[in-house]
Amino acid sequence: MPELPEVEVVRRGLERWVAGRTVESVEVLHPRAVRRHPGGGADFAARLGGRTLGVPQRRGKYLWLPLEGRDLSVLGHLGMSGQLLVQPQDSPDEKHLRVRVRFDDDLGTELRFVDQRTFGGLSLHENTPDGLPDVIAHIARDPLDPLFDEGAYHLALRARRTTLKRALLDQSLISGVGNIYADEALWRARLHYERPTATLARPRSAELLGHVRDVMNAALAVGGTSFDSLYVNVNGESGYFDRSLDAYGREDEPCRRCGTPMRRRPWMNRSSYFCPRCQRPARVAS
DNA sequence: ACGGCTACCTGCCCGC
DNA sequence: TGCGGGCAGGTAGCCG
Repeated sequence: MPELPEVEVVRRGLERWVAGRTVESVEVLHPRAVRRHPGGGADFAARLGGRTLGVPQRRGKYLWLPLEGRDLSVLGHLGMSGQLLVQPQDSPDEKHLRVRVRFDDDLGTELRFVDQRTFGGLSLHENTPDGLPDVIAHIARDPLDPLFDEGAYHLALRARRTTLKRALLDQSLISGVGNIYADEALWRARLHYERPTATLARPRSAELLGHVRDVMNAALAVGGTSFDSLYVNVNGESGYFDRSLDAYGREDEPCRRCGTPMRRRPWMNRSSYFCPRCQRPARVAS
């Protein structure tokens, strides 16, 4: 399940292996993979052919490759199961190969978008004046972005009439946080997922944000070590998931702080994992 | 306007 | 063994 750290690992891999290369041809093998492209698969392939890819960018869980010399980008989202792979041209097609990009050079590799559940996809979009694909203008800066505005984030939390985890998953407030890192950051901050955002004083929101950054940087440190090979990793199985999670997936296992069995609660068609002792609901305001 | 809910999709895993 | 159902969940879009 790729969240920000996994997407950043992919971005680095793309920078290493495809930036600067010119597209020869594009093959769309599944229409759903380009459903966000306004013109459909044939148009996507036609417009990308012959273009040279610039340095890949990322905001939250979105990444995009600007096309050199034009205000146009290839936008990608991995969804739940998407992978961007740089593979030898002669290696067998993956079972869920959705898009293939061939290059006009003799490096012998091609870019492949592979996606089992087809929640992800690729598309072409005009850039806004600040170089962002127009369709993601509503996505907030992510917590690893140097220009992330912490003061504005705190004020937005105070203004919202919602709960903490919803706010963490709201990509228009802060981007890049998914279910896993939301639970991890809340556990680290000892905050209940249903605590009203408006009750959070500035030091507590700053602390929560610090934990979000810490858990993402820890995952990045682990996942970021494997991209320096031909295989542009990318399915999010960085290894971090198995070893370093304190909350996510740990139902009935002892809390690593206090030993109390962790709980799982159905929440918004998914699950929230938390320690019932460390992460108590806030006292009800009178 | 805004919060909140659900459809979209496939494979795995469990229970019967 | 096979099948059905639950579960995984990011995002857009819709509903109230």
